[in-house]
Amino acid sequence: MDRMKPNISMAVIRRLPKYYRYLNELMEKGITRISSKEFGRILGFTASQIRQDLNCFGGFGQQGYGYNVRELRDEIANILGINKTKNAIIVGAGNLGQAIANYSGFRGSGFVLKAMFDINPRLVGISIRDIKIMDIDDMGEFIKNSGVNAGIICTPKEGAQSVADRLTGEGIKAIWNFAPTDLEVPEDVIVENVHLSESLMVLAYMMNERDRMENTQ
Amino acid sequence: MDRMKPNISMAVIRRLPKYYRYLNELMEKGITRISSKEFGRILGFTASQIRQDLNCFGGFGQQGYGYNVRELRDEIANILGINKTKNAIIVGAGNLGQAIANYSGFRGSGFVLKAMFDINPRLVGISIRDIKIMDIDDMGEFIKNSGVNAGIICTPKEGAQSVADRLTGEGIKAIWNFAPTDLEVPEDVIVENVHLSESLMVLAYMMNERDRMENTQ
DNA sequence: TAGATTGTTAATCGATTAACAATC
DNA sequence: TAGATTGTTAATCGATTAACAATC
Repeated sequence: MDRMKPNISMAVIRRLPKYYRYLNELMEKGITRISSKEFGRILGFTASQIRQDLNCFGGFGQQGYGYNVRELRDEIANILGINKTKNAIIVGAGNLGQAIANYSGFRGSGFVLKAMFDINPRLVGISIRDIKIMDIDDMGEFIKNSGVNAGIICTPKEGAQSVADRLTGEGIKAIWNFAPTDLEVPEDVIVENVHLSESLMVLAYMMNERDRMENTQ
Repeated sequence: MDRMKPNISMAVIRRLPKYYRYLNELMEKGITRISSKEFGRILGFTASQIRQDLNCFGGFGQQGYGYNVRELRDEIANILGINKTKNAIIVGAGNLGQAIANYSGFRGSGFVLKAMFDINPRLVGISIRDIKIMDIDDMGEFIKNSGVNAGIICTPKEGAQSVADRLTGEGIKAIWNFAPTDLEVPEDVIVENVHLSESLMVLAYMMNERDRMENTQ
């Protein structure tokens, strides 16, 4: 009987990859131990926040010593599930889909790209990095036979919801969504959005805001 | 003498693009007015939050009526600075850089892509959508002559900091960063990060977490 | 006018920071 | 042992939600 963790907030979870990245950098520099104080200085967080965050998952440190860099790195990798292989497919093999297919960060997160799908007959048959682009009508069968765990939606917004429906209809329970729309999915399906246009608008806001400040003062 | 706005939190600012997107959808459907209650239902927010957010910038509604969709859309566009043209360049013309060059969302946020730069001589000279890829050593002069407002970093992480240094050295004050690293820039420079690997790790965590839940119960 | 809905203040909730006993 | 630093509780801060008078 597992001790039930109280729900961990998304704020904490979204900091974990950053911890992981900096721990890897420390390892590359040959640093083997780190205190929350020093780690906080590097990350721009308070030591308190780091200790609070880590203690959501367990006591990984040692009083008077700090944290062992490699151990903590491995613990976080484990929490994130980075070491578990997850098979993914890309739907939408246009510019963005192809760029994502070339994206080298997959294996670092435990994802393996298995196939790409598109409706455009001109794209079907082409290969990107040994990954064949297939017709979207063959997607259902492929998912059944190949143990796919996640779908990556790189279609325009118009097609995104119907792709999501097809993916979830085939039993896919995790979606990485690049289409600029909010998908409606069954409640047991996880959607992680990358909304580029929203990111760009926030940049526009901040540029605009700085100009306003300068003109006011 | 402008009444000074109290600092508006990033939480509010990051919701504005979503408001904007849904207001556009309402317009496309021919809906001309909306109450905070109904708008909240559509967005999945509370009516209270929407009214609080909007009142950071001004009273755009009318008691007993709600909000005029077009007016509110235009107000938010103005707050975001979407209607002001901003010239951008991409640095790093590999797969991701080329995909971003093909990205159709620029104009929707007021950005115009002016040029791309790379160190790879094989890429220099090629055009992507009428945008020529130039040698990075010509970047400084281009920035001086062409009124560039923002740099988009699409290099591997190793080159990102030195690119950021060159951009800020040339007077660029806004960076859209796709490299998986945290850039160090002067304090008057704005950086908006798109950390794909962090997004993917969060997806991995959530998939992992759901599996853990299922196996526990 | 009566009903609807805002703008805004107050209450609640959650996340961050500070403090400190425990302990390596 | 003495110094350092954790894990954890308490205090603070900020963001969200509720409530309601103002008013269209």
